[in-house]
Amino acid sequence: MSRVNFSEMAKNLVIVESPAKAKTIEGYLGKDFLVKSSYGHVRDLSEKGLSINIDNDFEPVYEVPEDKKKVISELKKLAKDAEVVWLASDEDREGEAIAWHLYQSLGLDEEHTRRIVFNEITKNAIGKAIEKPRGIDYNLVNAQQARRILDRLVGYELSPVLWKKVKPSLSAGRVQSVAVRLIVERERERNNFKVTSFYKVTGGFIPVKDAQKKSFRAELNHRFEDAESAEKFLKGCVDHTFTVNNVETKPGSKTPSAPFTTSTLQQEASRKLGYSVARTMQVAQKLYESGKITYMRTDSVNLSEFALDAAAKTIGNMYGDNYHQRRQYTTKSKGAQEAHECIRPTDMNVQSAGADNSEQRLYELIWKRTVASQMSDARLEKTNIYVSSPQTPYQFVARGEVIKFEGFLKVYMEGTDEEEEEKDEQTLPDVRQGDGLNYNDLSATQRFTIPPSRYTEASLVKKLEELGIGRPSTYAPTISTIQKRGYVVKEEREGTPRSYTVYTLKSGDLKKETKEEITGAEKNKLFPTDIGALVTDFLVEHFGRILDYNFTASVEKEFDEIAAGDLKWEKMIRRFYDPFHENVTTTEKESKKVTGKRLLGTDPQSGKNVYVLIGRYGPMAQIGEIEDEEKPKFASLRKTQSIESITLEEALDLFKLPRAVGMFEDKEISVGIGRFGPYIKHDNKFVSIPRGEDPMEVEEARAIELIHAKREAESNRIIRDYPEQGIQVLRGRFGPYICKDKENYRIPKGQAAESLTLEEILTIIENAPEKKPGRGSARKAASAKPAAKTAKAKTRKPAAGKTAAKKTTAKKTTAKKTPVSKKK
DNA sequence: CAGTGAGCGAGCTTCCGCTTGACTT
Repeated sequence: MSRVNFSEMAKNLVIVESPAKAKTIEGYLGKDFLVKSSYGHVRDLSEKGLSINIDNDFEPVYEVPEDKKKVISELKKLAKDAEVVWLASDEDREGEAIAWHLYQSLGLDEEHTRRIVFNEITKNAIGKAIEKPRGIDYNLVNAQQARRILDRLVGYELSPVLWKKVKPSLSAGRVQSVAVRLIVERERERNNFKVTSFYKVTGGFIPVKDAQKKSFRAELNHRFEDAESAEKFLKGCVDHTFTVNNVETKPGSKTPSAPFTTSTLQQEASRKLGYSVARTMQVAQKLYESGKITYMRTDSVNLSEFALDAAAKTIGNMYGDNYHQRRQYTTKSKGAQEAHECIRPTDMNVQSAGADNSEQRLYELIWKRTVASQMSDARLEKTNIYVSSPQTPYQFVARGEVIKFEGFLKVYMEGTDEEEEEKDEQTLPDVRQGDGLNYNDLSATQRFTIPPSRYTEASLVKKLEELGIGRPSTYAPTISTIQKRGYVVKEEREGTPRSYTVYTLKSGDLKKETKEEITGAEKNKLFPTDIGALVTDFLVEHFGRILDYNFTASVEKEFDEIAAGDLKWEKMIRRFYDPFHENVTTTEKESKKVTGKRLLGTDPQSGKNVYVLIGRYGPMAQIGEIEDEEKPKFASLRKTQSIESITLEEALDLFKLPRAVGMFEDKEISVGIGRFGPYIKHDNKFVSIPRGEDPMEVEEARAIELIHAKREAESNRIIRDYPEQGIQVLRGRFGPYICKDKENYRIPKGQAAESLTLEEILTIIENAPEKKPGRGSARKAASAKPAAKTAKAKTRKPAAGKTAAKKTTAKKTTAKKTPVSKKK
């Protein structure tokens, strides 16, 4: 790639990864430059099959995916007309590979191609980059190919093992399987955690000299293991003489957190705004597209010179120069590739931006975090008062904190994941060593040890980042994948009441109280499913290396060696693949199908064994043996139960449903639990039992009540009824619609459902767009007859809008149907 | 809103990382 004479240049094509970036850069470069986007990767391994030629040094089979064909053909056209094509994708491994794939699939040549990089989008930086073009770094490209091929080998060889040994359609991969493992192991840690209780003693003290002064609270520096010793201690305190033993004052300071990366933004938005990681990314994308913030998928905490200067100005203007402190942060997370800046406002002066409330809230968070990161430390004064009495070896300690200078705290304070212990923000009285104190009250409260918390989406991302697993662009999709596969569920759980004891000593009286609190309530936490646990155990047993938390880190090291030119990628992959593949083969041959079957005990009624296991339709309980002459009885587990922790009693309870509860209109009423929760069955019709009602408690009268309510709702649902034609106009979740022979039809906009005539209805049905086949059948057709695919694409074109809409509908329906039995 | 094993048959499922739309039933 030779230098080019600028004055002779007719036209330049610059290709970056993102269209929003392209727009900005075009503004900086002037009219001789056309800036376009590749929309990320333009070529990938073919989705069908492994697409890696194992015997030919792992030669990859690349293709341009369907949705990128248009991008490529357009870029190709523009490249043809351009004198020079500037490949300006990101400076990291993936970016280099994008440049190379572009070079290949656009059919570029060295003479007319330049590779440039810049990690700051300013006129200056881009100008400099253009002056210093380089060639494609093939070592870096090879490191990416190794990464890509390894992931494909792992994913596409491991997943089929799961299809055979556990369940079809499951998946495994370097990232997702470890994410699931983290959640499974955390749940087990919690299950094995022994909650113990202890007594925490606190006292309210009043200085003797100055009884007007408010009391302050101090905590004893000793916790009692049992009620007896706590009680004994308090009793003893009745005639203690308390004095101030020591007053300690020391200065302290707090430092602001680094500006946002993808991972920290996801965590803070989750803690402070309650956004899921997917929502955070969607909202951030909007802010990025409208030019309000820098790129939102980054692992860098770096701020550009421009941003540092802008922050200095803003802080000076708003709070005064003494609030400003220039800080340059360095990234410490494993595997960071530093292709971008941190996530920050593009204009520091803009305090509020965004098209709607959720954008505004996220923007404000980003603004505050960025500005605070360039502000001075907060200065504090920490005071401890130690209270003692000659009658006890223990001391009470009161802690107070006074802010002497707010610094960055004026703007922003990072949230925490820990359940907040109520922090008493008290101002301590001015006391001296030796001052006498009276106690107002002393109390010993029973507290409990807390097991490690379950992961939220955001705290899982944090953990993955710490382990160097996954990238900013994949955190959100990974979390969605492991939920889609049914390995993990995000759920709320109701807490359970727990009683605790409080002893209080006041005016010489010792009182014992039993109080109640709710414990174990969870919101938006990740729980492993039985399948998740089963698959994890299976993979850990047979493929421990890949499930190891350090696997990614160790292969990353080798990718770095490849990037440095010290290791051949084919050699690295060969070294990994041969033993791995051998392992796959023997596992397929030797291991048995896994069901997680567990013997719980015996059924007292029949004396038969009670098992739990994973069946075709998920976790279930079984009484008796398959081989028995009398077939075993089966019952599905409830959503909140797991084969790992269910007890014999709970399992036996499952067989109490469905139960007969009485008669109504000469037909039997029964109560059961189905796919959609508890129901009442009567005359082959089903009525849901409202949330919170126990199906074991529903009796005949209540059941009849619910049946009436359902009938009432039913009759309101029907707007029109033409039984002869089998046509009904119904009120549904999404508004009125027409139903004929179990097929639903939309009512066109502008027609009122109430006033439709039968004729009008029949026209609507006739003109309804033909239903597109679902995803599964479409693929089948395409693979059987390759011609069918192109034909379909052709017919779709004229009516692009409508047919496209219909297609998604069909897709969704199939997706929902998948878990249901095919027999139906 | 059932069923729940295992066997037969064919074809299907699946990875990670880069990017944005095109869908709102």
